[in-house]
Amino acid sequence: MLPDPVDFKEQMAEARRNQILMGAAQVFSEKGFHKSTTKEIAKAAGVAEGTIYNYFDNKRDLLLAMIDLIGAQSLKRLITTDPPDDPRQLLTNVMRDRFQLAQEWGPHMAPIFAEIFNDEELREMLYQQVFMPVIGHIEDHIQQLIDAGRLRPMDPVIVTRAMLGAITVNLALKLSNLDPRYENFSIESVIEQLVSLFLDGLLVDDAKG
Amino acid sequence: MLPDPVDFKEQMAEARRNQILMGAAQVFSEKGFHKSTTKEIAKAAGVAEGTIYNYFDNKRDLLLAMIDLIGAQSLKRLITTDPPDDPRQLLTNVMRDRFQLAQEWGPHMAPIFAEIFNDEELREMLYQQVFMPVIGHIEDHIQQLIDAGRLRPMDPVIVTRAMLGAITVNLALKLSNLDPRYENFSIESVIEQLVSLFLDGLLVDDAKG
Amino acid sequence: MLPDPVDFKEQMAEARRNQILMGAAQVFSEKGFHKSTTKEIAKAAGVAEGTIYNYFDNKRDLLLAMIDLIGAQSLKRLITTDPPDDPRQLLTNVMRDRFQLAQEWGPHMAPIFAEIFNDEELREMLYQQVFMPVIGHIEDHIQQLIDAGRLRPMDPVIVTRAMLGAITVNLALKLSNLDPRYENFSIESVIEQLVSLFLDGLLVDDAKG
Amino acid sequence: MLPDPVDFKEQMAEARRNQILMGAAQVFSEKGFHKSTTKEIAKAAGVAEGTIYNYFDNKRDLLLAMIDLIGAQSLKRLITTDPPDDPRQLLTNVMRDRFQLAQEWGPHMAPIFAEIFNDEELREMLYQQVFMPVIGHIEDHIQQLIDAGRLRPMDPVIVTRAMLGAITVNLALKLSNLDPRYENFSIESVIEQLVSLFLDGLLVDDAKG
DNA sequence: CATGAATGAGAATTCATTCAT
DNA sequence: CATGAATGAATTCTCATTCAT
Repeated sequence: MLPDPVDFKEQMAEARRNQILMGAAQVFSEKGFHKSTTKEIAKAAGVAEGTIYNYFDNKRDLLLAMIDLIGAQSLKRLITTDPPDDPRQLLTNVMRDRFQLAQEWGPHMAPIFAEIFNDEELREMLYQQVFMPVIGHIEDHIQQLIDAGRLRPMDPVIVTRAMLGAITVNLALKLSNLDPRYENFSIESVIEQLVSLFLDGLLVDDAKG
Repeated sequence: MLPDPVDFKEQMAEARRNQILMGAAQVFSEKGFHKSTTKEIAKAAGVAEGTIYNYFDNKRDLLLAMIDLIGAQSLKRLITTDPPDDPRQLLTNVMRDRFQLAQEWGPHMAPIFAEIFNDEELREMLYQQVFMPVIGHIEDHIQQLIDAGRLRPMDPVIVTRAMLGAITVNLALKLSNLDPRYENFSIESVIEQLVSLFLDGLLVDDAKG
Repeated sequence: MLPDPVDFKEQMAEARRNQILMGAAQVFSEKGFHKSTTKEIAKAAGVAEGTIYNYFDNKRDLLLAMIDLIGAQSLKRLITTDPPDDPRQLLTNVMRDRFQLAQEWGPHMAPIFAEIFNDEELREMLYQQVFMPVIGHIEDHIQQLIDAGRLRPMDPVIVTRAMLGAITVNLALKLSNLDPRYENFSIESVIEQLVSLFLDGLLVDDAKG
Repeated sequence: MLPDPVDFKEQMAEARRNQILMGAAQVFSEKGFHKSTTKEIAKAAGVAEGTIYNYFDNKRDLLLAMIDLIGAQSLKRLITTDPPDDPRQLLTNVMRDRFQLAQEWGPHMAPIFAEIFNDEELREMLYQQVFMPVIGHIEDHIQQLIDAGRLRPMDPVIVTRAMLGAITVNLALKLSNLDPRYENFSIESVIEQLVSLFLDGLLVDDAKG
């Protein structure tokens, strides 16, 4: 059977689109969005400058497309994760996963993060397409554990955002060179501390209840 | 006695510098760093474009100076806060303070935050001059409470960063319109939940120990 | 007898050429020459962009070809018009015809007119291939009427150009919305006035001779 | 007395604006609007490219400003012309004046004429700011002569547009090389013929009335 | 020091044209 | 011949920075 020429074309187009997107991701993560020129992106992607515009409306569109891509990636990964029964295990898994995701995608996320402060639409997109899908799952798991009486009745929305923030900041400091003290911590020990912090709290036991 | 002409001059210069900085802060917070033009900044500050360059090397320098300014401000505020003995009170105070600081300075911080993803020097400056002074205090307080046996022995570095992240993300969502569910939470209730989360942990009491 | 394959091919080519030309004419008249893209022309003509270049050297060539086409059309129309004996009838006919031609072809001529100010070759082509054939006939008729003693001995070249200009400007104003006073004039009344103007002149009768 | 620095600045600005406008006029008339680049205009005006944009919003704005300029010029000229009593003298004067104006300004008008086919706003501007002021005067004179019984009662609107068209086409052909027969006519003879045509009409005298 | 006009490097985007399939 | 993706030269416009007054 002959290959379907339409399918072939579509696949070529998809491939070319990704090729450009990868070039953009690379240049963006190296120099940030504003300092990246379309000329550089084209070069990094191995296409002519004009070709970019056969697949994307404008430079900003590349950023939006990157969000879609990252959203799809992080969602795909999360769906396969099945929730363990033990809260400690759940949190540990989640944090490990976030750390890994961040290590892989962090460089690509940085230029996006930078722009969310300037671009409302981007901000909403990122929240809806990347954050919510990822965090929604965890929200659900936590709610289930609360319903099962294994966790205290707290608002999962606030709790998950707190966890996200806690992980992100610690992670950023661990992966950057901003604070030399982080060199003493292994990723695993940071995770362990965070899990303990969120599950057991700071208070000594006999101060509770 | 006649006023010292040197001092006078210096004070004038200082005033002019601040005048420009305020103009820049205003325009930056309205339009972000990249979309702000020096012409707009000059207009907002009530000076000519060229005058900016008598006090600052370049546009980016304005951002660096803003960090100094904000660092000084938030430090000044923190120093006057004396640490309560009760951990719950301490955390509540800290969070209330952070929330207030964020509401006041958030708009001025946004354009800076945006740039830290692209600018290593800025990143370090922000961390050293704004984050560290502010967070260092809390670190100390927590360490003291741990030493006093009132808090469990955890690493204050990780804990404070976790708290900072938790507050920041919840705050950002509370102050933005990204997640409609935050409309149901008052700021006080968010603070209360976060304090409880960090002190008591998520686990039900009989699961601990 | 089998159809001649060469003729068939030629006819196909001719048809395709016209198809493209019609697409170009449509897009040009809607958006003008410079704002029309070859992509749009291709779409309007129902062919691929590349196909245009199998029949025309470049975009400008489409404009030249349109002149040929319009020249042929307006010539074809004129030839069938036989000259009446009465000067008043002749002029009325000519003007009616010009008005009709303009209404029909005006939109297609506009983008060409625009370019004649920039493009010498186009200018000459238009004059030779469209104006001269059309106006030459009228020149001849007027010369005949002069020779017959029915019109005063004037230079038909100047007279016909004067008439052409007079008609064109009045027509353009009648068909556009530039001058609201033209709404009061019917096309027929404009023609009538122009005919009277050119035949009888402005002077009152007893001032003549 | 010291020169007023405000006035001085304003005059400098005015001069610079004109300098740029002259550069634009020159380049536009040589290459047409679309083929003229801002780089060339800047060079012709003896300024940097960016300087153009300190005085004009965009390239098209240069064209609009040229219309203002030409409008002012041709109006200034017309106002000083006082209407002679004799119709023949009036028309002759008007035509001579138009011919001269065209010879002087024609090259600068060509790129504008070209654009009126693409640009509605330009079209209206040209009609209101250049045509109407100039032609309105002639309209008035003709109306006065009609009221005085020296010209036949015809609509001055149609008549003046007819005259304008007649002059323009003949002039364009006289000044260009499109029709070699125009080399035989002197400008004066063309004017004479046109005046006679419009005043006396084409008909032989005994065919009138 | 203040001014703001002048500068010109630089950047995003468009589009006529080519050419491999 | 038809196609349309790829090309990259060309263009308008912006804006941080300089410097003569």
